[in-house]
Amino acid sequence: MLTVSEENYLKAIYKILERSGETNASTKAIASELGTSPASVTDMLRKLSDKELLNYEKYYGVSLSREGQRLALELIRKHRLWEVFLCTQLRFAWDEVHEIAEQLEHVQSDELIQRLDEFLGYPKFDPHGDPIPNKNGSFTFRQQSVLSQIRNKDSEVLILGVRTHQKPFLQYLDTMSIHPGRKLKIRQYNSFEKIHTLETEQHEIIHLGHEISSEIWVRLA
Amino acid sequence: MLTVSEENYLKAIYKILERSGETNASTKAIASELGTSPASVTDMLRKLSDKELLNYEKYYGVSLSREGQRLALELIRKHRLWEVFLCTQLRFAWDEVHEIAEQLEHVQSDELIQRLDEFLGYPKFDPHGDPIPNKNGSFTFRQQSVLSQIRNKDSEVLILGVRTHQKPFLQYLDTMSIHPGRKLKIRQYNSFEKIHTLETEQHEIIHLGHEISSEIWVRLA
DNA sequence: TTTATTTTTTAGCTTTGCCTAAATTTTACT
DNA sequence: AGTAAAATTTAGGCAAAGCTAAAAAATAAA
Repeated sequence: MLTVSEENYLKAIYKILERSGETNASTKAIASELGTSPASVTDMLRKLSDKELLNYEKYYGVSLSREGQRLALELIRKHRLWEVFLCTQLRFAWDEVHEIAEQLEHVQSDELIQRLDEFLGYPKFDPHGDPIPNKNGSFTFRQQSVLSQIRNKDSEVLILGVRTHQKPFLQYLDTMSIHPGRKLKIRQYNSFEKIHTLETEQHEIIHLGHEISSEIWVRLA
Repeated sequence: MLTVSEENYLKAIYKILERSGETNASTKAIASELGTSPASVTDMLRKLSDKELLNYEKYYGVSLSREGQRLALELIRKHRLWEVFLCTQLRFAWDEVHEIAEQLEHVQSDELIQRLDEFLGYPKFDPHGDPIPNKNGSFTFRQQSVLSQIRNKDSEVLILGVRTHQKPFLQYLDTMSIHPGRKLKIRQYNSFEKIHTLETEQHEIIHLGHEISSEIWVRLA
């Protein structure tokens, strides 16, 4: 049985490796991800290495062992299932669920997660469009592009998710009712200013700068 | 913000005071309730006393302060609402929910509990028949008697809840489909053996010894 | 290839929440 | 009342998980 802290380290390492694509996560990156000191990280790496949850060689960072990876994926599964529950059942907005799911994911009960998954209808994606691993740790892949790269005038795109999960960003999208499931029509692209002009299904016109539009996952509808 | 451990102490003290009816809870009783040593309890009592959550006088036990009582009731509210969720939504049996609710009750989010309460339809009682405090800490009182004291032949009783929450006891009741909401007709009472003979709505005959029947809350139907 | 910078580790300390053993206080009994 | 028993507190320690400061190793720069 792992402590909450140990679980958070595994998740942090998984995230760093996933987003960087590298084989090893550095002490510094882990410290920054968790908001702790590098010295604390070294301590924990030794501990998790002793438990054979990760492969650690002094001064050269860590990778997850098979079991470590399994546990990390299980945590991500739990986190995302709880997010679905909070949004679809308790009607939370997608920018409000992360902190709560962060706590709920540490509740220990396989049966609970199994039943929650069933209750929710075995969802494949969470409210931010991220895939939910199934109980074996495998998840659905889908073709997706970032909105900023689609410039075909008059083409329609379906919003699948977002790459950034920060509250202010999500709240901003919310004010324009941009969230997974929405359709947008591309009206214009200003290549000098890098601004998209889009139209919603309700015929509202939206202008999105490159900073924003490059954080939105879509597929051609 | 309290730690999980601090919260468990407040809850334990509340429970002891409630069931004993005394004004103060002893160090020994708290230790036994939480499965820790009396020395550990003394440490924590000083700490919670410093935070003004309880009134502590050395060697004479503790009582909860107004704020301590409020927090204890909030925890009981959270615990019982989660139990309702687990039973009614995720279809857990009533003997399986305690351990999970024990973890869920420590998730920190007022909004979450408010919405869960609403989602569940503001239930007044949990799956064991215990009252759920509302958000102000007040709960519904209802007239109830223990089954063992009702001997009027041919009278009907409605099961309201149980006084004991131990798993084996609940599982035993389950095998006879005795749980809140069920109606029973009293067929006979053997005053020598102290055994009730009862009939269910499905015309099954059940024999209950005094040990069991005195742990079941009912009201005349 | 030295030297400087960055990263990582080690050493030593703090807090939380628990423990055992010993000392103290209260309570119960004769 | 005086003593034995029970309950409580104090003292001293331990493991988890964090910290800072100093030492060591790896990387980058001159």
